[in-house]
Amino acid sequence: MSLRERKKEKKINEIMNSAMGLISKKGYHATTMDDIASELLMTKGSLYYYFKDKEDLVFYCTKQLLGESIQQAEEIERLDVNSHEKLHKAIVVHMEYLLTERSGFEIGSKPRSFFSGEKLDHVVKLRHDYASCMDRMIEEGMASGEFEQGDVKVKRNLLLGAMNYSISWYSLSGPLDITETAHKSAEHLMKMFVK
Amino acid sequence: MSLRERKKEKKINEIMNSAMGLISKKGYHATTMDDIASELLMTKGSLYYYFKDKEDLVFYCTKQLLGESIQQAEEIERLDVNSHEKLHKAIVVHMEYLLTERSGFEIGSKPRSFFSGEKLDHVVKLRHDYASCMDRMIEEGMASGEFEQGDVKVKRNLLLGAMNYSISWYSLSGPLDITETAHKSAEHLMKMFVK
Amino acid sequence: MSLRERKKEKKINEIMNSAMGLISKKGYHATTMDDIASELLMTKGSLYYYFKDKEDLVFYCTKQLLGESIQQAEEIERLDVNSHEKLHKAIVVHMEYLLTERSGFEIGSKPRSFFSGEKLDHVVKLRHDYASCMDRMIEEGMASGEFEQGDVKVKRNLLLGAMNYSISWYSLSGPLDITETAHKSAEHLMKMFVK
Amino acid sequence: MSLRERKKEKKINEIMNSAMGLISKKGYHATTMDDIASELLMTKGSLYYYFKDKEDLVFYCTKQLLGESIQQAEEIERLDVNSHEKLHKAIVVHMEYLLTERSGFEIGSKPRSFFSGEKLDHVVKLRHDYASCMDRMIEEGMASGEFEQGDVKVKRNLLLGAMNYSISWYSLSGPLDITETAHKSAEHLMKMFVK
DNA sequence: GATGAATGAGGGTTCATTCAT
DNA sequence: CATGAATGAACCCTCATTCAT
Repeated sequence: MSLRERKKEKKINEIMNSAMGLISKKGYHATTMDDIASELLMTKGSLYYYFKDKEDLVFYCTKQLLGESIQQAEEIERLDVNSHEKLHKAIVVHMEYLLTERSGFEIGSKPRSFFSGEKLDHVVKLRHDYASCMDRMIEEGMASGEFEQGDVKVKRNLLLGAMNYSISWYSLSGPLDITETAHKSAEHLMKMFVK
Repeated sequence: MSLRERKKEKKINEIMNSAMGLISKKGYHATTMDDIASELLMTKGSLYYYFKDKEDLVFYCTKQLLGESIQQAEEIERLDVNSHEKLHKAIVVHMEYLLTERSGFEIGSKPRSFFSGEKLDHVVKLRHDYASCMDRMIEEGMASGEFEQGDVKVKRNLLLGAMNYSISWYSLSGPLDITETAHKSAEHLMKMFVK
Repeated sequence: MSLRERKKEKKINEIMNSAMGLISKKGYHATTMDDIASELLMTKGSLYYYFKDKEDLVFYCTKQLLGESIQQAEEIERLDVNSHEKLHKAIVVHMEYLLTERSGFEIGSKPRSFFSGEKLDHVVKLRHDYASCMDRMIEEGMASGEFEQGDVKVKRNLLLGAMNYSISWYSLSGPLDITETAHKSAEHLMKMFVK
Repeated sequence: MSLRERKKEKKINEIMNSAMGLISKKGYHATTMDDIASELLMTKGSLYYYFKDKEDLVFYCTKQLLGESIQQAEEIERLDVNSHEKLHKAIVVHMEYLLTERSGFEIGSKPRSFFSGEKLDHVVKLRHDYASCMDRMIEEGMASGEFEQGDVKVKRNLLLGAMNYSISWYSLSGPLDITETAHKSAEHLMKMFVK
């Protein structure tokens, strides 16, 4: 990759980080292209050199976010440990990622409000992939007898909800740091699964 | 109450229901006053006869939602049953209410983005009241030895997140009806608390 | 006139007074039909029983205001005193009327912004009548040798401007009452005319 | 200053001139942002690139208007001539400025209806500064014996009213041009002051 | 590549006006 | 007659988007 391309790539990442931060803090509609640009000392217009439009920018953010989450989850899935440890680790990693990046946003949970056409399909697929990976871990645990039987989808959704909401209540100024919060939460949540 | 007043009251409720439904589906900013009005075959302007502005309308929605939730929870708190049954019932009722009204929305969880001044204070207080009621039930269970010890706030927040997210994934066309979903979820979630 | 008609007449006058007071205080556009009505403990809708529309209401206010001013001025014109006394008295009466009723408003000076068609013609005519009466008093003084010669129209306009502006600066809480203000002003202004 | 900046400055001035012209003709509320923009063949939205909102635009208009008036008046105050000549010149300059710019408007006289907070304070201060300068000239004349004694504030207000009203009656198609009108008026008005 | 400037669609809000009851 | 309710046009303002320089 040429120097120029690397510079562009870097810029793109900066923009996406700015966007994700702002959107997760203020919400999609309350975040303007101006907000995103001025955080980077750019002008609104420049963003359009890197992204076709706002939907595009947000799509790539969502894609990256979900993509990394999936990758992390799948790596964990492949670990040679029991289901309990896998799911526990998946929860910890998910929450640490969420709280560190401060970037789990509404977009993921209501894709139909933000995307259409191919982009919507893509996001839906990624969400599905992530959910499937979670489901497989849960099913594995049930099959091996580690976890109690039960409706996998319901359990997985309760789990996702519990984890994702943390971005709304976790406070840097609170008594727990991110790692502690993630681990405490994981321990509590795992009790939903074990026998 | 006169006929006129009852009609007005009814209209107000219709507007609030329309608003809550749309906002919980599309989000606050994506829901326009036009959307809300046209769902009721009214014109935008008419809404302003009943509510001072959009913030006002949403405030009363939030207030009613949280108010009723608190009332339900406090009634449950006063029941003469053990902590397990109380919390279980609270979860079921919360989820049934949420899924029936289709009205648990972002507003409750990020009041600072939507309200200011007295309205903000009021909503924050209501949220606090609801959380406190939950906390008391959890603490009671811990004190009586029914529940495992643990960080009450973290547990309560995980619980709230898990419950509230249901509005995003529950589907009327799915295999479970609302009551079943609520009960299943309650059983799963209660495992976080019991020894 | 029947009782009913007298009642109606009275109501009409109340409405006009309310309208004039508010408009002179807040301006035409900033005064809403609601403002006018609620000052009289009526509802907006009722006003339309008495006046076709806002323009109509304001037209009758203007007409009455200018009509009374003209009548007063013409009575003074007919007095059997010298021109100095006449003009002096005209100024005093004009200002007292203005400051008492608090009702000299923008409408009079920019009729073209508020009226059209016959109403505009009528108001323009009334304004002209009032100006003419002033002009005649001034001309009479010039003819009799009491007043210095000079451009009558310019003098009359300066005079009107000076008088009408008083509504902006006169304060009930100031050191002078209305009568004193009117007399002081008249004395100062008369110096523009005398030799 | 770069070309860009000069162009922007120019545009800002064009907008302010358009605004002042329309507002002095039709009044603040009757002048829409659309009116102002379309006179300059721009779209409404563009105005907001230059001014935060309507209040802001009008504030800067008022500020410039009053600011220049004060500067002119203070320069005249510093001239080494007698009070009569000073006040006479001040009147001429004020009226010429007013009639040339077509921009003396209601705003100045009822700032409380249009501004709030710091903007209001600023406008009130400017009005006070201008009035004070006038007052000093009048007092100087009284002290030197050129002018008759009398209530300075009342005289100044009558003077301001007479001058400012000219924008309502002066007509380019009339027999007098602006300079003639200003001079004639000044001569008439000065008679209020001299012994 | 970046920026300043312009645009236009659309959202929230106000208000004169109408009308059934 | 009066009122509550509804309407719709018009206004202020925002913001994603475009484009010449």
